[in-house]
Amino acid sequence: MLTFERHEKILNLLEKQKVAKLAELVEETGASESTIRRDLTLLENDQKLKRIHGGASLLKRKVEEPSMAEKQTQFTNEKKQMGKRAAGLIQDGDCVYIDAGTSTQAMIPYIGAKDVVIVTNGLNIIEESLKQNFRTYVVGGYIKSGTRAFIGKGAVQAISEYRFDKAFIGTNGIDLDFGYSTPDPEEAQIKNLAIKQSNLAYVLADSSKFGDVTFAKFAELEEAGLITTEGDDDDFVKKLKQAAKVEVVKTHDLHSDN
Amino acid sequence: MLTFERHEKILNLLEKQKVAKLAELVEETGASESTIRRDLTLLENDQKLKRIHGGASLLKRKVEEPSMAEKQTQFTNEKKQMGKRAAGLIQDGDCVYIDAGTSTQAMIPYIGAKDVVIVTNGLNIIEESLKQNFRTYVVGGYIKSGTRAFIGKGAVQAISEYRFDKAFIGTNGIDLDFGYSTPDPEEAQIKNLAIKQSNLAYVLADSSKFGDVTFAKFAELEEAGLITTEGDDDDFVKKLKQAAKVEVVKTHDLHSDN
DNA sequence: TCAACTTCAATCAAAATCAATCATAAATAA
DNA sequence: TTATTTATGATTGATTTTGATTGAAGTTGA
Repeated sequence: MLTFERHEKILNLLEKQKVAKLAELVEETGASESTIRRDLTLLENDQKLKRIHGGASLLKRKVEEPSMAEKQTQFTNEKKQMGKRAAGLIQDGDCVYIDAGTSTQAMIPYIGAKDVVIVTNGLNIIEESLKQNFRTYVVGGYIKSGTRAFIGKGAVQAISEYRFDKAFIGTNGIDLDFGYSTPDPEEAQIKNLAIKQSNLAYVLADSSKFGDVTFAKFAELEEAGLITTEGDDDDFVKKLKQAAKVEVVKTHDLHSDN
Repeated sequence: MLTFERHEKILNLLEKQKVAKLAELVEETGASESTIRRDLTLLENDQKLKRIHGGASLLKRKVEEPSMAEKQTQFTNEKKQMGKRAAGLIQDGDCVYIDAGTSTQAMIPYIGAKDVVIVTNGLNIIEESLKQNFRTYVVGGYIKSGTRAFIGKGAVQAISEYRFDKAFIGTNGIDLDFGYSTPDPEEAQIKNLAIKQSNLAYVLADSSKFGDVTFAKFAELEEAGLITTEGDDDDFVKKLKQAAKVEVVKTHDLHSDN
């Protein structure tokens, strides 16, 4: 059997039953234990599965990343509220990093501070920032077509040469145990680095992200302040505040007009 | 059996079963192993399939009509002609640098080569390149609000770490003595560096730039090929060709329909 | 903790597959 | 016709994949 076919088979089996023991895979494919082990190592490197002692497990890949076009529609009220709150944290002369994404994009029109320098890895952020005539720096790198974010070596290197007063980061998942996570490991690397390079860091997460775990963790809960809305899941927010040293910045005091 | 027939047969089999072992193909076609190997190499070069150890596999085809992007551009006829001519110089697998600007933007819809990697410092180029699903890298840096080009230290550093097969550069002035020039010294620096880092370099200049001298020179005439139109200033083009070792790529042989 | 057991990574030799070469046969040109 | 190019199949040695073996590392249960 061809290597390629065997890999397909392994992934299919995992698709069905979430975890598979090594013996099962040997049985299923007819290949030897050594071969399966090698396959698992390869597939793990390709982010196709996760190895566990005794076999392999499916990556908890949060379905598909919603495409930019879908997200772009228009900002929800929640996003606008978060945006206002986040923008209010920026002071005159601040140098801020703004992560790619719609949540972070929503904050830009509300930035009132003067002489703000904006650094970003998001194509959408650039547009918005230029509209507002901010001094705008962009990290380089490879453009991911889905989220239109700059990722890769170029981006990493660029960010590592900056220091920010504040960083505003988007997220796909926020979980009491697993912290902040996003589906793409390369994006996670960028987010993580931006937080490290920043004096203060804030994650913007609307209530739909509560309790979600996606593939790649980029920060522990206590590494960044959380800007969110109370929403229906106020209970989760309470737990968050108990569980960690998270500074939860709520938006209940803001009006939803704009 | 004819070579062509054999190739058809191979592709048909792959169409049906996604992967095929070498032995299967030998069986199916009656040709020798060597011949099939050669076929596979050829077909892979033609992007018709993907070779894998032990045989070949289908590659998922992504055919998108470039005509759409073509239609809704509002470029002048001259720019379109130059764009076609420039795009035709790009070959499969090339890594090309495309300068910020509308002249260079106009060439992107006409790029027909496969597996092209595009590196750019232009916001407008990014958009166009993503539409065409090219692998797109962007140099970082400060965004100049006027031309929407990335300039400054970040951009310089990023470019200096790349090597290009071909570079396509826009210009504001082209003069027999002063060479190619542009008003912004920082943009000039970028253009100059991109040319130096590239195996082949082409400047795109429509006839309105003939004889113009602007503030910052970025290259001598002979440092890059010139892609232009004959236009009204054909006389100038003749002088250009006499005066320097400029390779003038004209577009008079192209039709202006599309 | 210990010992019994399982799973693991590293290594090696055999098998399969590969690219490169060469000589022959067919097709094409002179 | 003869020369030249092209396609083919066989052969060779190199590379890749594979399965067995080994000792190390991890797991379990008392």
